[in-house]
Amino acid sequence: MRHQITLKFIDAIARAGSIRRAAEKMAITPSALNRRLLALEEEIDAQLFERMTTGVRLSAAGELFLGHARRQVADMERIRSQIEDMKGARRGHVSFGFDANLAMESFAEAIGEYREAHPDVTFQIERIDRDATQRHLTDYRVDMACVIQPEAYPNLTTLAVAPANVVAVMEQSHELAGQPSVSFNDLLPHPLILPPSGSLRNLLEVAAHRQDYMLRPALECELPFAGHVLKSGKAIGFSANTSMDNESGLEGTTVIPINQRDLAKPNIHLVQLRGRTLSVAASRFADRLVQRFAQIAGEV
Amino acid sequence: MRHQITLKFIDAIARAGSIRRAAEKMAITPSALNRRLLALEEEIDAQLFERMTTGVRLSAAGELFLGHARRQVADMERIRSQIEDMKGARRGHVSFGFDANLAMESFAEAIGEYREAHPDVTFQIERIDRDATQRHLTDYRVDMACVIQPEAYPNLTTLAVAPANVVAVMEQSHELAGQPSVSFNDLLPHPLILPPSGSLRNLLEVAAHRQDYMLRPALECELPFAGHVLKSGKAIGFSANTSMDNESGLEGTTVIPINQRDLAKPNIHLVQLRGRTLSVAASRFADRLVQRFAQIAGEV
DNA sequence: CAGGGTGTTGCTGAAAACGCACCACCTGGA
DNA sequence: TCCAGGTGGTGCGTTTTCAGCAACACCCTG
Repeated sequence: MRHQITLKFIDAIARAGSIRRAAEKMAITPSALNRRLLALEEEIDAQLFERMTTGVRLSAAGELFLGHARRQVADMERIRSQIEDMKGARRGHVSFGFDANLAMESFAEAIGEYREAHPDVTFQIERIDRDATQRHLTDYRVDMACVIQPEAYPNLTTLAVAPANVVAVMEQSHELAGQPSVSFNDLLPHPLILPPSGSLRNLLEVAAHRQDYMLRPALECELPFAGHVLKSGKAIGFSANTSMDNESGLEGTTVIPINQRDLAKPNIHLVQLRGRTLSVAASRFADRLVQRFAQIAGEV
Repeated sequence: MRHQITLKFIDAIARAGSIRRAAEKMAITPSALNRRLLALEEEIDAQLFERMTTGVRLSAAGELFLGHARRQVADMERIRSQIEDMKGARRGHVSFGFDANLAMESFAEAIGEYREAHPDVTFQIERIDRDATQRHLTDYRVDMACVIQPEAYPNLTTLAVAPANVVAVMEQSHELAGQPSVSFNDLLPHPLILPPSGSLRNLLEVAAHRQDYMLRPALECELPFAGHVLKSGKAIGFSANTSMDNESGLEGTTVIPINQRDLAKPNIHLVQLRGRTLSVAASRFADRLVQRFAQIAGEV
């Protein structure tokens, strides 16, 4: 949208923390961007950013204005979507946050299904950790997010909940591979790839603690980034899957369910910003996901 | 605000119902305004106004966009106000809708009091009839409104309620003038100035019906517009006052309370758009009014 | 004491917006 | 029937705004 380009520029500056970096991202000259900012600040009669030698930082007034800017951009996006929808063209865009420790096979299937019905709807998926969830939602960076046991924030709301299983992920030639299921105890002697602090990590820590075992991760990172280590060594990673997922998403690896009595079953939440009215495409896709969540919950 | 001038232009076109009239109001050439509109329509890829030979009319897409535009302008206003407030400068603007059949002496006093404390806050008062209340609030034309017994709309919310009295207004030389109070029956033989359909009218109609009397207005209009008739003839008008008001607001006229048992006491409501966050100035002024309402209600 | 990072500013040319005059069209009334 | 007054739309010359370039002053880091 041309008529609110300034708002997007401000948003970019705030995200980049520097006029020059924001200018590069927005394909514009730093001087031009700077002048827009100065003009806006004069118009509002308040400094939106503190100037520091290393870049800029939002001032209190800037925080307020940035909130306004993001609301307006999101609202415009929604209006556009509604108008497109009214014209019969089922176009639109859905941006989604997805827990990095959650297998997305079933989710990808849902997207595929939806895109088959509405080919002109585009998707954007960001793999996020639990802490980023709240930030990205309140920043209007993603429309909604799928996370494991999110913390309860007052400005977020849960649309649907489904139970998940924690599974062990390992190389196909691993000595444990091929077993129908393993106990959590069996896994402990192997080198472990643990997710950073978050819901899944908590679950594993609690289970280990119950066995009086101190977890010593060989590698600490989200599973998708651990591909090399997983495949080269004898390491074991962990992932949360819905009952419909059977794969880890990593080539050459296999997935084995962990005995349920050892590990509590986490819940997966579909969350969005409370009170936000989503675009037509996003809200319809959300409806589908809610159905799917209910279906998963029903199977258990 | 320069950066959302286009939105204000669109709003002006919608209100004026014609590009030329809107252009005049906005101090711009019709051609320039027309071009802005065309450019915006192309950007959105939808026609916002239907072109008719007598002017323009909002299309469905235009309704959507206009809502967005008004929200955005109002939100910007609020942000500005908050920033001003943060800087310690107690500036701001309050736009108020006020029932045309309601005496505003006490209200004007409240404004004066507030402006004494915050001289840089400006006020704008629109006298509105009951039907316009909902429209003006949802259009973001006024921040809040003071009306007699408003209809309950789902998107409006009442901040405070206070009881009022219905009084008779007449020329100072009128034969009834000087009496401490009159009964509704005593008024009926005189030529009556009745407000258009609305809460006050309803009240009078009901009272008349109870006496098996059919009201025949000599003049039907809001009291402030009936000045000439009121002063020249023997006519009697009606107004609703809070217990703190003693005047009609019209020079050379006097106010006489009507016996309470004849006429139900109407309530005055302070209403605003549900869910809307007002500017700092407006919300502080609203707080004061709520106090004042409570005070009035307490006295009775 | 360089070197690379930051925000800022004169200057210039291009692009966008504007105002004017004019067109085509419809409506209402003499 | 025709004309006056209203509407939205458009070509064109002018004005204003804006972007890009280059350079400056500043600060931190190595």
